Amino acid sequence: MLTDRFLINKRNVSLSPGERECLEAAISEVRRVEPRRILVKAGDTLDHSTLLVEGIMSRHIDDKNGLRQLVAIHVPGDFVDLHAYPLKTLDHDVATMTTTTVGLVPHRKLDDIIAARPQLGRKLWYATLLDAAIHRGWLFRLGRLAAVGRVAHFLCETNARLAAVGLSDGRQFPLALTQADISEICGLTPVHVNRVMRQLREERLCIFRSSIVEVLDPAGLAARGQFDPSYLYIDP
Amino acid sequence: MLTDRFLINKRNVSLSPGERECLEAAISEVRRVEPRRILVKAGDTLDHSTLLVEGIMSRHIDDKNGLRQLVAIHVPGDFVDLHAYPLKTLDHDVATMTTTTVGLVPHRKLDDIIAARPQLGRKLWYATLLDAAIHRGWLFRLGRLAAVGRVAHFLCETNARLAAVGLSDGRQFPLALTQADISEICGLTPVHVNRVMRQLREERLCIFRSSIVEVLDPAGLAARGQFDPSYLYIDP
DNA sequence: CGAACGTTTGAGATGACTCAAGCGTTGTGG
DNA sequence: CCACAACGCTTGAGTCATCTCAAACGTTCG
Repeated sequence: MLTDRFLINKRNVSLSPGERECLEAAISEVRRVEPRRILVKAGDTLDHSTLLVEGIMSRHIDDKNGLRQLVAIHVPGDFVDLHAYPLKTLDHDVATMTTTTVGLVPHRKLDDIIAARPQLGRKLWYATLLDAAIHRGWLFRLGRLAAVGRVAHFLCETNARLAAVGLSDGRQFPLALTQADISEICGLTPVHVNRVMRQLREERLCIFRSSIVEVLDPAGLAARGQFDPSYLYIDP
Repeated sequence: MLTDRFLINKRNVSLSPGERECLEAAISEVRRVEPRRILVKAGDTLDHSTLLVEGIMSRHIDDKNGLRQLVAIHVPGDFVDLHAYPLKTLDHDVATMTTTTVGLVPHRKLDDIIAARPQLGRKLWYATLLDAAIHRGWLFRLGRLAAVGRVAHFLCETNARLAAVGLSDGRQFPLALTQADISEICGLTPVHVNRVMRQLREERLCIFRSSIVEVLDPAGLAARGQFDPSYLYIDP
């Protein structure tokens, strides 16, 4: 099912089969999207939200020179812009990074869900708060860590998130991002990300090559990035 | 009333007098708190949330050396840790920066509100999403701006937020923070914040002295910090 | 008056940036 | 099938922003 990965392995919540069924039924359309497409521009008024089924998506804010700061990346199972449901309009763009499959959920159907199943409504609220918790993880990364730490922290986070939805074995996972993408995530220049990657390689912590991340030393990488996964609220 | 400033002047929402009354009644206790007290430690399980009535509060994450990254500051009217209601446990600490007055709202009473008034429940959800939007503003600040821009951006944001709750006239406002506090917000060293403040002063943009921020050139300061207030969702 | 705290300034070190060029791989059209 | 264009990765050299360490100064409070 398209919603199989939504809120899977998350602490304090699980969807009942009926709830998952109900959410599945709320998907009005499934769409295949090319890489590097902007799906939502900041300020757009939305009448639907996007469930990511396959691929990687991002959310970003442009600076005055058109350079981007990514504020989130999304993995399968994430309800990418569920916050658009209460907010109506977004403060950032939403884009695909790879080829993706998305499910569109009209806000009208979310109204019905919330009215009929307040418990499920609570879980949707919870999902948007997990998103905010990840924002805080990113704030820590940008505010307190130097370049190598930032990249290490990001790779640990992504490993943990993908593992939670069954897309990493904890040691190795596909990640179709460029070094330039990582620079927009970590607030660095692409050139410097390259040097950081070399350093992680030379320290035998992690190798990122041809869209594969290979974590040689999980504990060492986590230490390098001061990574503590509790903010991800993944089930123990 | 204690809740007078909650969700005031926010886009797309306003509380009816009945709803405000209802929220007011949910406050089980009002407490005066000293400056620099930690109210919640990361990992604590909470059975209540905190409405900030007066003063400034913060939320932060510690690094391995005990240095802090602030992930939020809060002004009167903010429901500081409302996200603890669905999340149950937090990924960061919550503390006072100045002497504050807070109202405590037991989660049990929020259960009642949500059952009895789903509309008000929706607005509480909305409030937590405004919080996440501010996180994104901070991510942009830390990821894309250099030191002077970061501080300018922060001062613009704080001016706008305080103005929205009637605590700034847009030109001047009290802000009882130290330069060290601002360094923990902007991901800089205290020494460098000092130099940045001097620069903002010398450029005739803004003066921060004895806990008063005086914005000499609002447009110039906003330009310096690439500040676009739309992420604050303040009513036009 | 002295202690505590926050602010200010200086000098030197360093991490990250900029600019520039070269390299490797992939895909495409002649 | 080869040439080459496009793209992403890599490396070098020099610059600049920010950090570190250190000390002095001002204010507040006991």
